[in-house]
Amino acid sequence: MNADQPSSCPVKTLIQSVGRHRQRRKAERPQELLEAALTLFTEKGFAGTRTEEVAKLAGVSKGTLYLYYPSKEELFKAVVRTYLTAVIRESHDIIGRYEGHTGDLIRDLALNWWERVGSGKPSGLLLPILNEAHHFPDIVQFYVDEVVKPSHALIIAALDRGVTRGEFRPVNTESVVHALIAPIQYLVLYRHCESVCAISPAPLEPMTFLATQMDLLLHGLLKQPTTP
Amino acid sequence: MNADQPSSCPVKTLIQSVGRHRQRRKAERPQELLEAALTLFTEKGFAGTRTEEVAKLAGVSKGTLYLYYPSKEELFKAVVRTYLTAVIRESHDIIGRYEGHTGDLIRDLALNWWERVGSGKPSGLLLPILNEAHHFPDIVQFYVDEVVKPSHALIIAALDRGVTRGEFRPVNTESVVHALIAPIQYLVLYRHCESVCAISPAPLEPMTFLATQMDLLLHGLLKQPTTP
Amino acid sequence: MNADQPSSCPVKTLIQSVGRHRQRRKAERPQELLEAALTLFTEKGFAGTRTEEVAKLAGVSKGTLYLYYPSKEELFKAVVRTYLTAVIRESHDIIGRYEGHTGDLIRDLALNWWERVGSGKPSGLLLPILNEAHHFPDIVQFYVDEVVKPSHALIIAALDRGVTRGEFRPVNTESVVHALIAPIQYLVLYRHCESVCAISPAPLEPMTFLATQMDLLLHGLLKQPTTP
Amino acid sequence: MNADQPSSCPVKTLIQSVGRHRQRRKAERPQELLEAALTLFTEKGFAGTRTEEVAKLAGVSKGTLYLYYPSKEELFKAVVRTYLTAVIRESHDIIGRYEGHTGDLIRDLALNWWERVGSGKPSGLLLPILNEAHHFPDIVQFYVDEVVKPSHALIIAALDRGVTRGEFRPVNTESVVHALIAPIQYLVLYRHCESVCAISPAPLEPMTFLATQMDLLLHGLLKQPTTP
DNA sequence: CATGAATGAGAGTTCATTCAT
DNA sequence: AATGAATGAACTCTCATTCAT
Repeated sequence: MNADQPSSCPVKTLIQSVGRHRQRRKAERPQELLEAALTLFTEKGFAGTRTEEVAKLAGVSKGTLYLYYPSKEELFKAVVRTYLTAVIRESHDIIGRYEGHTGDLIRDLALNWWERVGSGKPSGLLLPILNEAHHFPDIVQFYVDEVVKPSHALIIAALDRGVTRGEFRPVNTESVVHALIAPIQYLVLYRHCESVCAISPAPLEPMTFLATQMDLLLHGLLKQPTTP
Repeated sequence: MNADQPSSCPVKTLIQSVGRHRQRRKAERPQELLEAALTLFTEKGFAGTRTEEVAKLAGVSKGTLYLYYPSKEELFKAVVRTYLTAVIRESHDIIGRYEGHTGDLIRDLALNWWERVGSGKPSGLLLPILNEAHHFPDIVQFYVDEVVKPSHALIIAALDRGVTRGEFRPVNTESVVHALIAPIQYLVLYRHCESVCAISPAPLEPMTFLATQMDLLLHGLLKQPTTP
Repeated sequence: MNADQPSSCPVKTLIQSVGRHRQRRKAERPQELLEAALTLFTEKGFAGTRTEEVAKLAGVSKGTLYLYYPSKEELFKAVVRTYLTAVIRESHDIIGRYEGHTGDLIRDLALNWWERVGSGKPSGLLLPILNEAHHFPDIVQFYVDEVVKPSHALIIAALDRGVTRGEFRPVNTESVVHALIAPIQYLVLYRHCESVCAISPAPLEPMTFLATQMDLLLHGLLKQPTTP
Repeated sequence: MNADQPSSCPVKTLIQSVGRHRQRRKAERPQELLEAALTLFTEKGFAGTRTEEVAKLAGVSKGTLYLYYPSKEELFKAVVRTYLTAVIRESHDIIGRYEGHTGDLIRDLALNWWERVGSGKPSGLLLPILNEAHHFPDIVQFYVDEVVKPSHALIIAALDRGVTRGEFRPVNTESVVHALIAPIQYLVLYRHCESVCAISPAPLEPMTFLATQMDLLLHGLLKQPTTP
């Protein structure tokens, strides 16, 4: 109702305010729309998000959204592809030459992943993907192919390194993978829920939790558990 | 509420049994509706479930559903309350006097919980609850109060027992609680997703996974790790 | 905001007025809807007709229409099928045993067809079918199979009778068929347009036109043109 | 209007021709738009044609269309007016001095009209005009005044010539006019529909049909039908 | 003049909810 | 109590039209 920018010339202000909507910014629009969509999809799920809301949050009209994405479903897919692909890229960057103990490698991987990926918005897509999976078989496939499988492969590689170097007991890596993913997924969902309502009295501190988790799990993996 | 005393006259009994049957059905309506709703909500989520479907699955008409539950939201709440209460009751039953090592106690608790609770339908409510959290703040509160907190308390008690008895290293039990819950939650979601699409090439076997998980975690908790 | 019905008992009036809509008449609905749709489709074409208009004309709400027909397109198809099938049935009934001259038979067929079929509403579907044909390839197919082909067959049979009995010159019946249909189609379109706006100064009188037309055409077909 | 004089200086000519070309294009824009619109309106009807398509087919942008025509409806009107005027002009050109038998005159008129007018695109406007009549009362009026009435007058004149010269029986010319128009209209619609779907197994050959038709009708008009 | 990104009223369709039977 | 026909608000998507560039 009230324009809160101190302006000297009212007429000019009016013109500018008219000009504020109806800006031509073709290059930026897709990104802005994807960001708005990411925010709302993670907050409200797929079905719970109205296309008009997305448009509004991106600062455009309903119709503009459809100029860039032909349907709500395609918008969702674009969000998933865009942000989860970025996640994968980041994860791959993290792996590299690592000199030290594999236990430290895995803990660092986990903590790094949380800081740079898990704590961000895109990880919030997990919930809608799982919950509305039946609507989007191809999205699920994409998620499996692009997120789940690479993550598994990455972790298995790290575990194998530990076993090969004699640092870990020989374990069923297939199962241990899930063991390592579980706390991360737990954290993702936990955080997402926390944003809606403070769930636990003593709020879970992600990094501490993750460190503790990894220590516990890795302690169980060690060939020669450290004796004081 | 119940009137199932055997009658003396056969004919009258038949008539009554027909009448009773209708009465019985009437009395069972809410349960049948809740069961149908549970099935559909866990399969398709809240938004993805149509009230007509619920009614149909329960073998009644659309209007009848509204005779028992004033709205879809209330139906959902009733489902959550009913089945989570059952879950809690079951969970409490599992806990008992235990003579042996706390490590075994916890593993048994987890496996038992999975067999009697986690693998059942009601645990599938987790996803819709989290996903629609913003629509149902009171449901979330209920979930926290009735499921999360008691579970935490139970696990903490078990952990304390282990520390007190000198079986476990003194650890930050608050954090370890989450560590133990994580794989369980992971399993719940995994199973729910599996029904939509087989995610991993070698499908995860719940009991084995849980046992492995617990072993890993408990191994890390032990004061004197078992040496073969 | 203001209730403008002069009523003695406000409450009773309200109840009655509420009761007036919301009548349950499942059996009659489809017919009422089809009739409303027929009227509007012939008047405004397919694209020009709004589903809500159809519903309103049928005295029901928008949603009710979708209880009986899953989409606007299916409604249109149902209209075409229903009313054109009736047309065909009627046409077939007209043909029968005929004792007299084939020229008279054909004129009688045409006049009868006009009176009982052509002058009615359903013939007005021709325009939307032709005009929006590309939207409805199957409707066109249906129209061809169920209306065009049988009509052709019928007329050809009559012509053959005339040739066989030596009343007509041997002619290319394939082409004469179109000759006989042309004035009928002309009349259908003409009438449809007339209903919108009075097209010609001296309005065309259908029956006279048809009789004249048939006389002209049949005169050309006669083996021995009647000499006065 | 035309400025195609050869210039003396080659370079200057090139520059001018580029400039002229742009000017030419500018001057031709309305025509190009009308042509594109004609094509699409006849193919897809009024409602089925999108303004953007028209612009694209004319090789300009959406906005440019609105520079020349203030709305889709006005564009349609312009198309109808432009091309029907052309039709009328062509039709008038066809009429001339004719020495022979009026029967031949009329057949020649019809065949000529088909070849030079009827078989062209503009005749395809008939269907959309009739179908959208309620949207465009003034267009219908225009159509009646500029196409229907002159055509009638022309044909009546020809018929009167035949009657006056004693070649035709004295007939109700008013009605015969429609008789002669009917097969032509039939052909126009038939052709338009044929482009969507081949309606009859043995496709109608326009010129043959028209000749046969005219022969039939004229045969019926002759005072002394030709006897072999 | 020309462009094409942006707009938003409007149309088709769904579905939770109501209520006459 | 039970039914299911009827309702209409809400939502997705389209496209004629506008206007900043």
